[in-house]
Amino acid sequence: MEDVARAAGVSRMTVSRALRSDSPVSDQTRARILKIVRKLNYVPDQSAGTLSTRRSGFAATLVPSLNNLHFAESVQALNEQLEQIGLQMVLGHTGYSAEREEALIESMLKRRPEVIVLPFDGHTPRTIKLLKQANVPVIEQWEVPSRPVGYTVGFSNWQAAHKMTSALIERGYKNIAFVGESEDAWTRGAARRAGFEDAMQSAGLSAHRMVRYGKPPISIEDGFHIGSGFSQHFADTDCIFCVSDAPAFGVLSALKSQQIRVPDDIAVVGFGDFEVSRFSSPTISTVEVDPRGIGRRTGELIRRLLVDGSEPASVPRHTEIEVRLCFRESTHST
Amino acid sequence: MEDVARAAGVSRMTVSRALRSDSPVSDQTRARILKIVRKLNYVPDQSAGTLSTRRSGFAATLVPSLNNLHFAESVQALNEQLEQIGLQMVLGHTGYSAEREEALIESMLKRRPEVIVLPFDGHTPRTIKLLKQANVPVIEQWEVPSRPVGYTVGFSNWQAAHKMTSALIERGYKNIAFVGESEDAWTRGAARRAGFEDAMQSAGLSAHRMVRYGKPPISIEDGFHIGSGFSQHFADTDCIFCVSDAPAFGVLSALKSQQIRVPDDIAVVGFGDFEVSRFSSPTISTVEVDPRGIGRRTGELIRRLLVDGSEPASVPRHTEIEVRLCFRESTHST
DNA sequence: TCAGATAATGTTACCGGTAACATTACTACA
DNA sequence: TGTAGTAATGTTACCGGTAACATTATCTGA
Repeated sequence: MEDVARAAGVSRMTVSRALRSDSPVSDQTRARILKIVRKLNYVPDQSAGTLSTRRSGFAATLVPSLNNLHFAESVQALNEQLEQIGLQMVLGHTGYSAEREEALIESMLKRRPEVIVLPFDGHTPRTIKLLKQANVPVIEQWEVPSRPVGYTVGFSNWQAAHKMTSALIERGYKNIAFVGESEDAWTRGAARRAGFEDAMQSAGLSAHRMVRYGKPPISIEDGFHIGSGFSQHFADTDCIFCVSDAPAFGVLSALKSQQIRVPDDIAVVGFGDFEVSRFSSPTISTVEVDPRGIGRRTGELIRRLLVDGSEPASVPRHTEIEVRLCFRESTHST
Repeated sequence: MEDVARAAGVSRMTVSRALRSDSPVSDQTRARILKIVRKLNYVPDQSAGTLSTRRSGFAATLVPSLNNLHFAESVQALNEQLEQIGLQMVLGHTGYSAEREEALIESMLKRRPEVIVLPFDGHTPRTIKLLKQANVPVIEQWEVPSRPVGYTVGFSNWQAAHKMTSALIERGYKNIAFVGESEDAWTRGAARRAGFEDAMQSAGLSAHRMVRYGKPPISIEDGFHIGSGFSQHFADTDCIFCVSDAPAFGVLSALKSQQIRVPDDIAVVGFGDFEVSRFSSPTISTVEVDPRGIGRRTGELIRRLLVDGSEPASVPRHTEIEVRLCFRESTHST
């Protein structure tokens, strides 16, 4: 910057101002400086700026995993918003582990992020402490925690699964099985499972048809495995409600290869509305969520908090993302 | 940090040393300092450190998009490696646009990344200039550019498509159609298309059966659309080679809904080995790539360059990622 | 017992920007 | 013509760490 200043015959400060659109510099001087900047290929050092302004320009973003298109899409939608605001995304993968989440947050806090975005799958006590001390907006996504740290953008997985289960019961299914993950403590998958169980119980039905297999995230392959052995487990099952579309697709494939007809012999239902569910045969009934919507709404929330400078109190603590039940060919029409 | 130093009765420098594992501090002093650090919830400010050490701890990472599981998985695999090295990932989406790529790189360079990882889909001249001036290792992924900027990790899409096309010809297919994207200039999709055309021509076959539809990234839906109108386009086609598995799955669904049998009436081939291709019915023949491998190998390369301090000359400029032809039910067995 | 080596800690300056305030140049108007 | 007000630019200090060198304490062996 010194070099640029010298070449332009001005002080460093004027160069600094010329590079920031909000500062008062004569058009003529600015043009001259920018020309020299380009000629010298000068690239300002943001960490110096950060140190001085105390604005890092970072958004710390955590996801459980990117091998699920839903998370990937919400990350992308968020990143598109962040870019417009002038924030950069530092990304970390928790791998569905609360301990990794804690470690990631700790290392990200050294970057002094201006906002922290993370999924809610349960946090360690220390994570919660760190988040509170960070003194920046915290946005929990996907699930609505019973006791949120800051803002939330998402929906109740319990409620969504409850709603789907009730709808299935209404359609005449009674012996509904649930396919979930084996180690799902605190995860959204567990919330869905609880929603299923509660809905069954309040309808006076038994929720004992419960298959739990595979660590989060449960895959198509896990679903295939489960589907292959299903008739042995619960021969009288009339509907299989899967914790996500991935295993639903796997279950479906396995059933088809056993000549079990869907939905005539048994119905299959997923959760999440992955793209394959619309194109498998039969197409899969599911709970439709909007991952890009979650990313986008999170971005809009950040804009209100950081750019528009809205009173924190005037910004809604919770942004509800609508989910829709989506009945397709893998269930009977009524 | 001042506070910690005062509380521990030492100088700031000693606190700094205590927090860095490589420095000589007596165990006793370090233990005392760390205890105080925890008590005061002191979190060091990395931008100050960066300014002083000239090491940002950043890896600038670009992807075309995350709505393709392949990129998402390679990003995740890379991130896992980076974490071990102690680097943090700043992520940007080019959206398959060379202009956006340029803008992203420009803004990321302000962070003084220690390495730049990006896909090769063609760069603007200015991007190339910026990358060279950055004076840090540049790693281009996925495609092998004819004139790489720095290191490369990937494979030749031209070659892979050429190989698959030749294999299809060998299996007796003659009237092979190619399904690609409409605006694919400089992209990997274009390289695959060229590989197809060249293989057809060297076998003395015509490559005129060419459908180009949808902007990158082409989707299942685009494939469905193409498949729905296919018989009108090229009625005598015996095999449809799709630029990726997504449209292949869509094409397959569309053909099935028209009672066109695969592979008896027509064969369908994809590229990429997405998970659905293994579970669709019929399963889809494809070119198998290893996205996690690309991420992992990139991470290993970075480790050699930045951590092990290998002579840049001793590190291979190119890391070849093997691709495999994978024949499944959507093509005849021979 | 003491020079010389080594380990532990302290001091000073600097990394590269920007905030805050000071100064100068220029304009408008009584 | 003088003065107030504003726009443009300069000066100084500081953000919070660490590099580099200086100093002090501790240990070793002749």
